[in-house]
Amino acid sequence: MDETLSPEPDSDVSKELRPETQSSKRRKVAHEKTVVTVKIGANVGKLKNEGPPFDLWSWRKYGQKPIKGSPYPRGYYRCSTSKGCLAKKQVERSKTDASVLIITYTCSHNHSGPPDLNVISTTQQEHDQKQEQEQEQEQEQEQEQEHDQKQDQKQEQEQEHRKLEEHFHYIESPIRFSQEEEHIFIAHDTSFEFLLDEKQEPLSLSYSQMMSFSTPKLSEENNDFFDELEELPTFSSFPSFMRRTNNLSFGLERIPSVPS
DNA sequence: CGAGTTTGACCTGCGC
DNA sequence: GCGCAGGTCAAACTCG
Repeated sequence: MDETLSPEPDSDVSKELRPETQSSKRRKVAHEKTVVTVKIGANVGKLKNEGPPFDLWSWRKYGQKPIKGSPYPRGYYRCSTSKGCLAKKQVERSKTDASVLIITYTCSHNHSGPPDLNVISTTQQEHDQKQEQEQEQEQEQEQEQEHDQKQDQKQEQEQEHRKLEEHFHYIESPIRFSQEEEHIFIAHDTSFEFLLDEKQEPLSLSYSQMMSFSTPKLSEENNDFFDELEELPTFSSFPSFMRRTNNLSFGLERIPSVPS
C-alpha cells in the first residue's frame, strides 16, 4: 500500500518493524494542513454521485474511524492520482452542522495537476452528461415516488432555487482547456463562497488552486461514505457539479491551519 | 484483473 | 503507567 505511495524507506517495512516507522507517519506528522469546510444544501442529500467540486484528484480511501463526540465517522483518503503522492485528506461531517463537510488536506501533491483535467471539459463532460441524464431520470422516478411526502419540501426548494438564481454568478476559470478554449465555471451564489484566510481575498481561489487540494473524483468513493453519513452527496466531477448547482446550496470555506 | 472500498487490528500520542 | 482516541495497515471483498 504505502510502498506505492511513499518513497520513504519506512513505507514498505513489515508490520513487525512498524513501531518505529509508524511513529514518523502518525500524529506527529506536522505536514501543512488545509482545512476546507464544505457547506451543502439540505436538498443535496438526495443527489447521488456528486462530491465537492473543487478538485479532480483521484482519491483512495484507506480508512474510516468513528470520531468521538461526532455522530459521523471520518474517512481517510490518499491521493491515487500519482503513485508516490503523499497528499492525504480527511473527510468528516461537522458534528454541529450535518450539512457541513470538513475536509482536511495533508501534504501537498508531488505531481502536476489531475490527469483528467484536460479532458474534463470534453470527453469527461460528455460522459458526465450522459450519466447526468440517467441519474436525473432515476431521480425523477424517485421524486415521483416520494412526491407526496416531499411536496412541501419541494416547494421550498423551488422557492429557494428562485432565490438562488437571482444571486447566481459564474466565475470564469483562469484556466483554459484545449484549443477550443473551453471554460470551466464556478457556480457561485450567496451560499457558495470561498471564505479564505486573511492572505487570500474571497473568490481569489482560482480553479487551479482549488485543484491543488481536493476531493474524490469518483462517486463511489464518497458514495458509501456519504451514504453512511446520512446520504450526504457525492460529487463525481466538477462539470457534473456545475450542472447541478441549481439544485444545490453549496458553500466552501477554506481554512488553512497551521500544524500545532 | 486492476483499482478502489470495507473493516478489524494494530500502533502511537496524549491526557490523567 | 494506563486507557482512550486518532491514524494507518492490510486482507478480504466489491466493482467495472
